[in-house]
Amino acid sequence: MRRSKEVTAETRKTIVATASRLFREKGFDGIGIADIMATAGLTHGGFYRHFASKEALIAEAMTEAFEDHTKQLKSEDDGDIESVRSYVSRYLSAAHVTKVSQGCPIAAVGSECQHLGPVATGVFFKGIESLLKPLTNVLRHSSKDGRKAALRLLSSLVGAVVLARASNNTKLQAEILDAVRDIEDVANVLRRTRGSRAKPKG
Amino acid sequence: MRRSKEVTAETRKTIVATASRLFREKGFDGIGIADIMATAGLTHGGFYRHFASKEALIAEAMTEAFEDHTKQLKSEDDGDIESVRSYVSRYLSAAHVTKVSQGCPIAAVGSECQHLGPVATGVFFKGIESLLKPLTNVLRHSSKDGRKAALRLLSSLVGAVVLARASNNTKLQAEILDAVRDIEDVANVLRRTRGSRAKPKG
DNA sequence: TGTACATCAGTGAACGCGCGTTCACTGATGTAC
DNA sequence: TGTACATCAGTGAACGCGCGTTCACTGATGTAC
Repeated sequence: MRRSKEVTAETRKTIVATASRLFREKGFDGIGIADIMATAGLTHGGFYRHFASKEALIAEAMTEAFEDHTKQLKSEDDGDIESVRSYVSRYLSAAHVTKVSQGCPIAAVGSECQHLGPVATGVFFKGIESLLKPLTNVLRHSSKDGRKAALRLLSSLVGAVVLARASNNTKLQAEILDAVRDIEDVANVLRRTRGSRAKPKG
Repeated sequence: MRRSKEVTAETRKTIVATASRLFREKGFDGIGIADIMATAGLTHGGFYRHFASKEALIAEAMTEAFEDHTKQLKSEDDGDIESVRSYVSRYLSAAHVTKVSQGCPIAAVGSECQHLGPVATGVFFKGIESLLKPLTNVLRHSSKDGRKAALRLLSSLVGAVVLARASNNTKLQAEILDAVRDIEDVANVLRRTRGSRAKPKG
């Protein structure tokens, strides 16, 4: 039967949050509407009261995934290198490699998003920029080109986790994470302690 | 009707080669047996004379993809840094970002291979090690830990291309490739010219 | 404020298509003698 | 070497299941008066 506006809005949020996790964990083709709705405690028939299509849900779910993920970077006070340090440290953790459903959306479904339509693709572009922005803000203190440093850092992080997950071997996973912590841009960030400012480069 | 052993073997190779390209381009769930067979100039019914299942084809196709890709690294004389330099240069090219079907299998389907069975997953582990081996061989001349340097390099490369493809924006793609060429490990390789030896690190 | 009616969130059955897989069939290949 | 028969690569139809999507229905919510 009909639900109040508040309940309806809550239901919608639940669907998006559930999809956000399941899409990352199983891939866009690896999970169906019925399963997502069931996990959210609903039946599949009601899905189209909330979303126009599966692709529309993908776009919203990935938007939320990026928001949640970027939040990890902004929650601490802005421009503080400590927020980046703890972000990088968590990104390169064994837990992040294991818990795909709560991790970085790029590492989780990055290679699948090429097969999506233009709306969902745009979400990834915006999501990447939203990650780069706070990274750039912080790294501009320690690098002459903060944006470039942010791009370098993000590439190393994404590559490490994609490789670690693809390798599917605990020993190699640990080796990869370990090695990437030594990349100059990464190490530069990880070396900083709370409240410290990076020295200008060069 | 029945075909000669030679023709049969040739057909099988064609199927694997076609699948190797199409899986990278469209993803494992984005292309079907019938489409692969049709692209190979066959009808789908004959597929199971060659392979036990789609997953079996995935395993073989990815094995071939890794072999082809690794070949780029070994073709020049072994242990020569120039082979690594040209490999890295091509890896970080706009062409590689565009031509997914002929590119690195990790960057192409890396985030999808988590959803495969153990056989296909093993192919990725072996494939990664097969890439690391020649990289390590070369980098051990310029780094105190060649394997670690190889892991760092590969992570940066994979991350750059995954990010560039996910961004789906020509300008950002170029920015990413540009930035990653500046990562110390990458730049170290790219700086070398033909026949030169890297100086030991530290 | 109360009443009558329209709206619509959620249910569960059903539709239709695509895809992995199977099968009967064909006729050339391969083999046993 | 030649002949008879078994094998099997490839074809095209068909099966069956899953999944995205639609729909009739229910009954509480929201709204018009």
